[in-house]
Amino acid sequence: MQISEAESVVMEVLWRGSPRSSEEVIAELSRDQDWQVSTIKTLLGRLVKKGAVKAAKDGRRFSYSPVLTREAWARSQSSSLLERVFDGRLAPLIAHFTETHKLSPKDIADVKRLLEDLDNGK
Amino acid sequence: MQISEAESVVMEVLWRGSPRSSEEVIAELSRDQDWQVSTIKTLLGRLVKKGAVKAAKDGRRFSYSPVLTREAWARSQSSSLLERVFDGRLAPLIAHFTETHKLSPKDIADVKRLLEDLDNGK
DNA sequence: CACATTCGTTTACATCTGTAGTCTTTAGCC
DNA sequence: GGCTAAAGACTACAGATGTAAACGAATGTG
Repeated sequence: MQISEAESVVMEVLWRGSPRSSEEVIAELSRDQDWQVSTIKTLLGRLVKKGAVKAAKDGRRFSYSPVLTREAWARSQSSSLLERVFDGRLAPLIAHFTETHKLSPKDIADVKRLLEDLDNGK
Repeated sequence: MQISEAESVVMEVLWRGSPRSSEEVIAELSRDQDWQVSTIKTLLGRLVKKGAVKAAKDGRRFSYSPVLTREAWARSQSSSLLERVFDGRLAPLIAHFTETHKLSPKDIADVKRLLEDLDNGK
């Protein structure tokens, strides 16, 4: 499943809550995106055609729900970065992030705990 | 600086070592990519036009070198993932990676050490 | 010097993406 | 029952991308 940047913005709305009518999706997106109604309709249509969203007939209108889960999408996006940029090696990737982005003490503690858990039989 | 997937493959060659003649780039890429010579020429040309690569005249031929560094590129790719997928929050990103991808004991140790260093005066 | 080779430039073309207008159908309103 | 508004479908169009052939200029070669 291959969705574009703009399409993922529409997905975010559906991931936040579904099913949604196109009206609701449009209302929510019009607030922060500077998109015309037809743009959003096109995006929704493309997502349905791609199979990332399903449109269930609800009366005469449609009710849209994500088929692609946010988790699956996050996984594929992450794996893509890992493969393309870090040659599939996790440690360098994490090192890169810890070096170039600020981690709060709490972040550090959180991640440490994660690692502890992984260490002890997970 | 905005480079495409295929373009980044060409960049990898230059990042591995530069300057390189187009001949060398083509030789190296023809081995693992199933690309025609003209495809690689096009990609090189586009990279030069974009300013990601500079072409220095070397006799009558050109000698290509990266302008965009691999580090800068890795940084922008990483930040993009962080923003788009993890809403800019690092801990969830790292948690995601440690959960969905296997970390060897050595990886875990490495990352732990990284975090220790960050903890103590960095 | 004519000619083939080579390198870089131009042109090509289909698909995807961002962005949006137009058309059609249908349901609800007078 | 005819008319309008809205939803979804269809059409549009430029720029990016993947992929590559054609072309032109310079060059080494016989």
